[in-house]
Amino acid sequence: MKQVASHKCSSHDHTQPLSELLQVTLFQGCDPSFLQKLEVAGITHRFSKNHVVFMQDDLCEWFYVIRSGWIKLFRQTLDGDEVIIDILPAGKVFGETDIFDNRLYSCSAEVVQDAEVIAYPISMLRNEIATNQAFSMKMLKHVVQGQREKDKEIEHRTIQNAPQRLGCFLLRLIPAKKAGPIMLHLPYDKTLIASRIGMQSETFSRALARLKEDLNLKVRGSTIEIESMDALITYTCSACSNVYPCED
Amino acid sequence: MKQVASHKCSSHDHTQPLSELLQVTLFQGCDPSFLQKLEVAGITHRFSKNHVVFMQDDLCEWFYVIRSGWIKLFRQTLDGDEVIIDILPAGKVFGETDIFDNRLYSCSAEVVQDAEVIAYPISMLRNEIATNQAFSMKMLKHVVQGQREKDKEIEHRTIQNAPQRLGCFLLRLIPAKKAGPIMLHLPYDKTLIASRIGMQSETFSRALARLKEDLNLKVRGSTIEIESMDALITYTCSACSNVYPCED
DNA sequence: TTAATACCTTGATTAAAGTCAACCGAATGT
DNA sequence: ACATTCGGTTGACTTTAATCAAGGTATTAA
Repeated sequence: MKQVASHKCSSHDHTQPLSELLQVTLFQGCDPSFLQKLEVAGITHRFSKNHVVFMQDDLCEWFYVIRSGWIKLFRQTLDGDEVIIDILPAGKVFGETDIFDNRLYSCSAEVVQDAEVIAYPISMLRNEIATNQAFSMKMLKHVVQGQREKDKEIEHRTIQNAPQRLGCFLLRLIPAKKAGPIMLHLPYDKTLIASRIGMQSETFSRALARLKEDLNLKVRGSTIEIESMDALITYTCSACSNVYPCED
Repeated sequence: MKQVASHKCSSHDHTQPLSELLQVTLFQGCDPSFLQKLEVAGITHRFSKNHVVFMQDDLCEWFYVIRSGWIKLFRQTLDGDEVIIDILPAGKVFGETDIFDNRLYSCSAEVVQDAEVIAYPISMLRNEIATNQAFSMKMLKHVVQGQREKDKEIEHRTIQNAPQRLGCFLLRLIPAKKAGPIMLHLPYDKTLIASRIGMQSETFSRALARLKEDLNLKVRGSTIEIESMDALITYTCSACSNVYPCED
């Protein structure tokens, strides 16, 4: 059994967020007056780690854009375990797809790395979808895109083994293909990465050790140096139906 | 390595399909003139097992409604294995979400049980989405629904073991909760069911044997008798975040 | 009818990941 | 400074499912 702790949250202010909305693909090229309205209504929150933004089955009144930090979306099983739906970085939206059904959030959202998020009224999103043809289309595309990601996720979990899934995770931390050695920093706890990619933390530990061995990875705490990206790509992506870089 | 065989297909005629469209949730309550137009343009195909309806990366010109039979959606990995995206029964649509990007199908579709499918021009769907606010909303809801299914799928694969996944599959073959013993028929090959629920066929076989043992299931070929649905529900759904019946 | 094939099952073995337990080190609190 | 907690690692062991191999059964083809 695990309890969901509602943690300290800090100042929520009305300082205008310099159109963080434009960081989000969904809102790029939108009707300026719509964005304007959203921005005015947007409320910035600073939440520290472990804060619960909303709970599954709460009434969905806001959707959120992540300005910084990381947000975990998850569901709880009957016996109190949790299943991770996704862990989202800055620039992603969440809570935006719960506009149907009973307008209840379909999962819970929790801060896993101190975050700044902007809350916008979901009613405005719903309204824009219902009245603006072009935006409705954008939203549809956005959701379809999300579907594809889920398909990919299912594939990864069925055909990749633990070290490959970890390698794949690392690759997705790197924005573009680079030549030569790369330094990167794990964005949140290893334990959490483990469950994000569907394995126990012990297995994660051993998978990382395996990559160290096989690919000459250097690890110091949460800092990782990748000697050859090509080697890593070959190692992880060979059995997959997607070609690197698999997120477009 | 596995080859995708393009098999015999039979007569495609223009006999009107008695609005099979209304069998599909997406089209229920739609503008009658839109449905009318679709129906006129719809082409019924009868395909036998193994026929490939379309291939991943083909230009997406049609979407399909399944009148009878079963259709497998899958992607191929670089080394020729296949990953199953979904296996769809009568009453489901497929190919309807590939209206974006390069308008290419994101996966291949193959008949796994002799099927009758109706093909409709995707352009008409795209057009309706682009011009009919209400339908666009329906489509969005449809896709969001699909997302939720994927989330469920990921959850099942991570928290359920082989016998539980099989039990869950069986439960989903039964439309509603019934009291007393139930007879059901596996809709397609066991080997295929195995890969649909993410396991090898040997594991499937043993999982079924396990259910026979633990739940007093009776199996004769592809006919299965479930003694107690409640027992099966308890067996499979206890670790899950969804409550039975999990598809709404 | 017999042969061939596809599909399924079973047993033996191996590989992979989960579990349990001990321990380490860094950060935190008293 | 100390104890405590948390996150992470490692080792030993167990469980689960994959793999390999042999048969079995039923359908189809010759």
